Parts: sequence; structure tokens; C-alpha cells
Amino acid sequence: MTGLRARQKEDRSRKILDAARTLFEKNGIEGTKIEDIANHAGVSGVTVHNYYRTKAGILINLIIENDSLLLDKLETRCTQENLFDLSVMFSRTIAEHAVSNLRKVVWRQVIAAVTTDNAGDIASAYFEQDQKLARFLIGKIRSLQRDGCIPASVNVEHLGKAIFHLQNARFIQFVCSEELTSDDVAHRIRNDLSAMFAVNPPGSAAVKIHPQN
Amino acid sequence: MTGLRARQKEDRSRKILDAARTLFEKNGIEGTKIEDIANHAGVSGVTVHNYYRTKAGILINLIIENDSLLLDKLETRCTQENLFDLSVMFSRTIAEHAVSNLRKVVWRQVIAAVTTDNAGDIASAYFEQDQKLARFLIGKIRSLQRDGCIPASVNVEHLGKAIFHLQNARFIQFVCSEELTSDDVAHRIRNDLSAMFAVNPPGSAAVKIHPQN
DNA sequence: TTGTAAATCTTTAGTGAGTAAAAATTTTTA
DNA sequence: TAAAAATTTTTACTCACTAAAGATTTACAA
Repeated sequence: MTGLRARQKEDRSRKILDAARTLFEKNGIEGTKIEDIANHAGVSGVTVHNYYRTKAGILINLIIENDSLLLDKLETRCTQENLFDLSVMFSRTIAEHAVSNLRKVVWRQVIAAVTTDNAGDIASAYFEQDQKLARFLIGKIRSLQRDGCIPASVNVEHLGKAIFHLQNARFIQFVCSEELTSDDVAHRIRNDLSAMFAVNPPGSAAVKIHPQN
Repeated sequence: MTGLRARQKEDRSRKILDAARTLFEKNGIEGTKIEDIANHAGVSGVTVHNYYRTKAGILINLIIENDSLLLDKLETRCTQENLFDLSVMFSRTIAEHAVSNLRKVVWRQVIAAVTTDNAGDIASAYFEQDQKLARFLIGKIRSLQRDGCIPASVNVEHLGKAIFHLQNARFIQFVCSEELTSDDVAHRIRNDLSAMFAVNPPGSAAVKIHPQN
């Protein structure tokens, strides 16, 4: 049995988040004061801070809510049977999804907060989601390797993380520029991977390495 | 002949930057108020804002000052005759240089500001420096290709940018974690590149692409 | 040399995010 | 049902940042 207190808490956080979404949509992030959100949600300004700490804290929760469907979408669309097309679709899907409900400016604010709020709750929440996406990609790549599409000598953990980081860099570039489209992202990832995959391993690339993130 | 006005401006911006560097070092960024910097430099708080706009604006100038020697350092150290070692040294040198005079927190603040201040002066200054570094790497890679170390079919622009973005992702990870060392960066880039270079080009990787960033 | 124009700085006043703590309120529980 | 615990609101504060008016200094032309 959930106590009244727990239900009220749930209710308030919902109201605050809904108010924030509405007002951000209507007046923009800069044009929305914490006080406005508080009024709209029927609580005091300090309560908003108590629930979400900062404006970016509200935003990261909008993103998390939005991203609950992303993994399903990836599962549906990332069925390619070669590494190249898989990676491109992975990147494209993430970019498209990111802007399907939220504006780029939301992402910029959150990424900035994650960068500074070292190991804070915002950073943790963001990294957790990132982690899930990276695991997904690595899993797909592992399947490809099992099917013989990727040499058995390749470390799929390393490969997956490398491609994920590349995707991430292009994603940040994407949200930092209002002009760039998800087509552009796919296109650039294509260029990145074509070039990288066309380089034959030099002798020194066979350096022995111990596993690490 | 430089007028008195120009000299005073030069002098003031120097004093502000020196005061900022000193106080940041002594009391940390959070522990240093704009007013403190102003007092220490002998100007008013508003003048500090007029000169550097924001706290991050001061920081980016500290970074620019610091980075004036980076390209020389890269030129000296990046003499490898294979792509793999070159890329690793490139990444390592940037990471080492970044923390040789400034703390990681400075980089975090600036990267955050660059992310949000879309197309502002802070972002421009940062991207300009990034651009120089990317051009440097591409130049080196082009030399390698001329020497026959890289297949002629590889687009060096694309390859250079891909590796640079990967380096950038690892660099951000580096400054976002107080634990990570430049050895760790080198190590991870090694893992990234070993995996990427070991993947043989799938048929679909030969997609025709037109040049773009 | 001197007075006016232009540039620059300081003062003043304000907005808004975020924090801390005391006071008021509500829920829980014994 | 009254005391204890949790939670919210009120209050008061710090600090970054901005805008505009007023003061000061430099530049320059007569």
C-alpha cells in the first residue's frame, strides 16, 4: 500500500514536469522562470528546486521520459547484417529520436550540465542512458561477429565503444547546430566509418592491450 | 602608434586575466567572485563583464593563452611514421598539455559554455582552436598517405576528422573525470583504433559519398 | 592650448538561479 | 488523538549577469 505521502510526491513531480514541458514549449527555456513553473504546478519555487535541484535537472527528466521508447525503436530499426549500415542506422535513429519530441536546446543545456556536474545526479542519469545505448550497440556487434561478419580477432567491446564515442561526438555536433539534420549525421558517420574501415592495420596496431572501459 | 586608449585596454585585460588566474588557482573557480577579480585587478565588476562577458569567457582566454604552445609541441612530438602511433601521440599530447597549466575543471566549464553558447564568441574561439588541431592531424595523415603508409583510396579529410572526433570524445571523458590520466587516454585511443582498423571494409562501406565537413 | 566629441569606466538598480534555515503544515504512527 | 516525522512554504540571502544613467578620461580639431 503506497502511503498518501508517496502518492503526493509522485503527483507533485508529475505536475512540475508537465508544467515545465508546457511552459518550455510555449516560452522557451530562457523565457521560463522556475517561479512560473512553480505557479503553474501549484507549488512554491523552492519546492521545484527541492524536487529537481536545477533547471537542467528538470530537463534531464524530460529527456529520460522521452528516451524510454528509444531502445525499442533501436531494436526495431537496427537489423542490418553488416557493421557499417548498422552503425549508421544506430546513429541516425538516435539523432532522429532526440529531436522528435524535444528541441535541440534542451539537449545542449543537459549536455552542458552533465559536463560540469561531475558525478552529480544529472551526470549519473545521463551516463546511465548512454551506457544502455552502448551496451545495445555492442550486443548487436557481437551478433555480427558470431555470424562471421566481423573477424574473430576483433574485440567487440572496444569496437562498440569506439563507434559509440564517434556517434556521440557527431550527436553533440548535431544538437549544437540548429542547421544540421539527422541526414547530415548519418552522412558524416558514413564518411567517418568508410575512412576508418579502409585503413589496414599497421604492424604497431597489434599492440597487446588489457581490457578497460 | 598605439594610442593611450589601446594601451590601457591591453593593460586592463591583462590585469584582469592575471588576477583571475591567481585567484582561481588560490580559491578555485567557484570560490572566486567576479567582484574579487575586479578588486584584485583594480577595476569595477561591470568592467570585468565588459571585457570577458562571463566567467567562462575568462576561462576560455586562459585556455587560449595556454594553447599558444600546443601546436609547436604537437609538431615536435608527432613524428610517427604510422597512423596508429601518430594518432595515439596526438591524443596523448593534447591531454597532457591540457592539464599542464590548467585544472580539469577549467576545461569542463569551458566545454559546457561552448555547448550552450551556440555560435557565441566563446564557442567561436574554442572551435577555431579545434579547427587548427584537426587541420594539423589531417596534414600529418596526408603525409603518411604520400609516403605510402595509407592506401591512396582513403579520404584523408574524412579519416582525419573521424580520428579527431574520437580523440575529442576521449578528451572530454578525460577532463570530466578527475581520476583519468593521459595514459588512460592514450590507452583507450589505442583500443579504439585497434578495433576500428581491424575491421575489414564490408561491401556496403564502398558507398559513394560527396565531400562535406 | 583648450574646448568639445567620443570612448570608456563606474555607479546604480534590477532580474533570476540557486541555497540555507526557520516556521508552518500535513501525514504518520504509537 | 497527541506526539513524532516528513514535507512545504516563507524568508532572507549570495552571486552571475544585464541595462542604463552619470562621471571621467582620452582624442582631436580649431
